[in-house]
Amino acid sequence: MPRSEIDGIDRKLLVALQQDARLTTEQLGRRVGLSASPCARRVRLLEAAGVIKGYVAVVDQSKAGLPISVFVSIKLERQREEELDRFAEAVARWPEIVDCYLMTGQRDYLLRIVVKDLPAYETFLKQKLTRLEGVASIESSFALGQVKHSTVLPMIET
Amino acid sequence: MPRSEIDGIDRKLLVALQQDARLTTEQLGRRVGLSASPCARRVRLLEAAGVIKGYVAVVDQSKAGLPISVFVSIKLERQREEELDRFAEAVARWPEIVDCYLMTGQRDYLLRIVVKDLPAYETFLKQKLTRLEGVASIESSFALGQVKHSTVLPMIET
DNA sequence: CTACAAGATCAATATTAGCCACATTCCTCT
DNA sequence: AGAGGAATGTGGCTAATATTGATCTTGTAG
Repeated sequence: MPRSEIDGIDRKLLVALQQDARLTTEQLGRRVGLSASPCARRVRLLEAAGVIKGYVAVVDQSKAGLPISVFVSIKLERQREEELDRFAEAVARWPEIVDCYLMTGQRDYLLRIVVKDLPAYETFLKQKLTRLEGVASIESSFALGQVKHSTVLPMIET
Repeated sequence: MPRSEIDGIDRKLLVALQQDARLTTEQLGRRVGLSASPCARRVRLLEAAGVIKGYVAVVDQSKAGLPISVFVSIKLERQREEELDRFAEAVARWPEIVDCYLMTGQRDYLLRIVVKDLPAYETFLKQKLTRLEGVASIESSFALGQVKHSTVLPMIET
């Protein structure tokens, strides 16, 4: 039967491509111990299966003039369907919100906001976040620096 | 003199490449209103300046078998040089730590850990994090789901 | 032993990047 | 207004690479 789960070679492929998506199929093959053509086939299968969602450029936050990351945890007044949907819609719409997680515990959401400076954050807060209905509380924590920002998921072999 | 700062076209380029790095220079040019050759030149300049740090594949966390994100905030006993260095070294070494920020406020670091399930997180905690010297306290918050995970920085035109 | 899945190898084709040269446009400074 | 410089537009050429398809080999499970 045709293989369908992710094996060790696939994991190596994913690690390599998460580090550098510009490798040629030949270089890729060498890294994972395959020749170019089966290697290309596996990559295409991973793309088709949606394991690889796409290929993107990684931009330096500071050099792009956006050095500030702010973490914001948010509590909603109610967790009704309508509330959650409206919140999710706003999150998707606002580009300053780079990451958003639904959390366990006292706080409902954890966001990471990227801005060029603190005044920009203040504007974002005042004009967008605080105007959202259904938000009970907002708590901001500022990042002084990025110690690590990995593009590679921990694909441990088992 | 040769241009050196990022202008509106560069911003458009960066946005496009952060969405899809596989666009040909021609398609890219069409998006930003340039023909292929100056477009390619600008991209090369952005790469050389380090604004574009690289190109990577984006992998679906769940489909790759790593559905769990845990946020961990950490407080060190002291913030001496030596302590910070050791911590940074460990963070860089452990692939489960995907993101790490140095924070203001009561907590020193905020980490995002990616694992395949809760037992794996427990193992990570017991065998790695809690064994690090100089760590005063660890506080874990679990993510129930990813609402947004953007690869595009908010390049607002000004 | 057979069947099948996956890999290796090879060939043919087409797309694309990377260069380079040259003309043109746009902007700024004097 | 005029000069100079920076950046773009166009075209042409070459080399690298992806893509596809065919054929053969290998390892393995039934």
